Amino acid sequence: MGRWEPNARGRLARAALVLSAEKGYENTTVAEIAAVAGVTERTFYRYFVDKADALFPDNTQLLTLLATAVGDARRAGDRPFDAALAAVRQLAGYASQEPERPRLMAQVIPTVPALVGRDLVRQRQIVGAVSRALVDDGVPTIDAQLAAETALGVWRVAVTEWARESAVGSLLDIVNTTAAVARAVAGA
Amino acid sequence: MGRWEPNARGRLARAALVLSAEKGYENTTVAEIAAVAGVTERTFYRYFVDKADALFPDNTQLLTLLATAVGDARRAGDRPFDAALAAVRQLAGYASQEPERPRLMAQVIPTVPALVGRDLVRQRQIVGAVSRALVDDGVPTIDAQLAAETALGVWRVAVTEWARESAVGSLLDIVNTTAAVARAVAGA
DNA sequence: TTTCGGGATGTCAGAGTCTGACATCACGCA
DNA sequence: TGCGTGATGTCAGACTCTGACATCCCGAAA
Repeated sequence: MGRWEPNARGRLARAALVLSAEKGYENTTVAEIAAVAGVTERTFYRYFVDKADALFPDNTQLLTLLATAVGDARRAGDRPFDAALAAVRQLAGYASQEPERPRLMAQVIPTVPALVGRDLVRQRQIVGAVSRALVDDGVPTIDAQLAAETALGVWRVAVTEWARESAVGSLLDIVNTTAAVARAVAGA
Repeated sequence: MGRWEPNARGRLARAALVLSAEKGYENTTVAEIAAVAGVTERTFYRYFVDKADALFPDNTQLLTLLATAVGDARRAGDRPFDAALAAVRQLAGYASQEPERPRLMAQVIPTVPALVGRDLVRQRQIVGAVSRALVDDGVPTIDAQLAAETALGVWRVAVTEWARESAVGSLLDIVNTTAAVARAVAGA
């Protein structure tokens, strides 16, 4: 720690998200974000490569978490799709640690094409990690990819539903409900 | 037409692609693109909302073309996945009209994260159009989405292969080969 | 206790992206 | 001949992002 307030990165990320939700991503300048966080615009760019980066925090830790969840589920006897859903539940738990974030994200992202693209890239990383974990466990590649892709579809639908103000229940509940629906539909 | 050379938009798009392939997207300035096209930087922004937009031409015509291809295939008795593949072949024919474009695109896009995201958005539009066309033809939603998603996967693999200099044969041939492989793998 | 290196931040300058406002020019129609 | 219109040019400016250099304080070493 230095002589400054610690966790500048966290304050910047939080300020970026709150301001973007309040007045729109494109109406929020990096200078404002930095000011709210109590640092300089230049310092912002020492923590994030660009403005959008502040909204999409580092993923690597989450990705290994998901891979572990898949491995555990497989060892417990889950079939591929169930194991992929275990990863999605892990995702829900992860998101619930800080419930405001995903809700605000779901509110901000659709309004800015560039953020939509960035989110798609991030989702592909997740699909890739889950799929790879399944393959590492002996699941055929195609099955693994389909399982991961479908599970991520469940996640997308669940988060969308959960982000609606009218939605009731925890994110985990909604994920479970959505997964059940997906299973029923796919089973037909 | 005015007193200027016609088709400023086309010249701008071409210049953007050629320059980006030559010296990299990020090393190419809008001012350069405009200069090569013989117009002003300001005029560039009258045709494209941003720099990346010049590399991703308007889609709507293509999307209806694909939907039509799906409908025709369905009327000819094709099953959903085959109909989706018909759309991909249409895509191949479309791309072959100007063979240099997709090749250069495949060379430029991976080098710039923002372009990757943009390309994913565009692919989702295609998946959506194909999927919707199938649904309109009575295919259950899940089946339609899976068919469209898988067919687009074939397209991605095929274009990647085709973009490699060592690749031989027409794009359409490669698509057919790739589709056969996908079918064999998925059939196991 | 003093000194000094280093990590985090600030300051400054500048290139590049994108936008708004207004001027200009030639073509076609009245 | 004159005028309206659409495409383009010109100009100014806000914002994003980066490189170079200065500054400051903490902690280790003398």
